[in-house]
Amino acid sequence: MVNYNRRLDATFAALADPTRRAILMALMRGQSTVSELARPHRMSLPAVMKHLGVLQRAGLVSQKKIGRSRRCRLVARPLKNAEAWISQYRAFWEKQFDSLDRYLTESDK
Amino acid sequence: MVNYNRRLDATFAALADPTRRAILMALMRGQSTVSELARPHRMSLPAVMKHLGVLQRAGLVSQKKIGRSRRCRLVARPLKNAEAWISQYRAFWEKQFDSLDRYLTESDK
DNA sequence: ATATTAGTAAACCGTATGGTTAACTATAAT
DNA sequence: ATTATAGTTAACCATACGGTTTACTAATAT
Repeated sequence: MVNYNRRLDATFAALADPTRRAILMALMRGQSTVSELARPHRMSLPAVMKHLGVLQRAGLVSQKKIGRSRRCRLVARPLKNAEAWISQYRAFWEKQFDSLDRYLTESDK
Repeated sequence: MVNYNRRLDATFAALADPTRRAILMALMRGQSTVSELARPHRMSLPAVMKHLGVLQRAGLVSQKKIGRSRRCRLVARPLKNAEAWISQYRAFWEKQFDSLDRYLTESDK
């Protein structure tokens, strides 16, 4: 019954952390190295590296070692898939924003 | 720097589990009770209840007790917010699907 | 009144998550 | 050759997650 989609699991799990979302935001403004990505965060470098590992395993970040530093870039494809999954519900949330349904929702309380 | 958004955390975390996504799918087809939702899943009722608790705390499901059973319904608003967050990257993934960028991505390997 | 059904609560378990510090490797700069 | 920089690895810790079983309450049906 459950339609296993590990990739979607990994994508949503990766997005569930504010540090990781901030890293993706930073990467949207261009490629970065690990320490550039770490700088704004009040946590150790290894902690940031773990977040990068999660993002990489989710396929949201690709890395290439260049000399002693490491260039990270955003890979947006999994985001497209996540958005496609959520969009299945668009008709639903649009419906739920009309006043009749707001009334029905209130009746839950 | 990190823009804390606990609601988004909770939404994405809730979506990161296949059982919970299946429950939302079931609820898209209409309201259900706890045991109706549990039936297709090969796990105990308390396990399903925990998933429902996660969905409820994320604001994705509302419940109303009716007699001895409990009616669950989908609340789509958090999905709209999640989709809005992801959509920030749409320009990015559309850009990344043209062939030049596919070439650049390959150069990561 | 009793038995069944629907749901809840509590205790427990193994594993994952999100962080730390300390020690290390590899490259670059002086 | 030495030092500094960029990143990595390992060990550890507390808490959360996803499941279990067992025992319970509350409502309904007979």
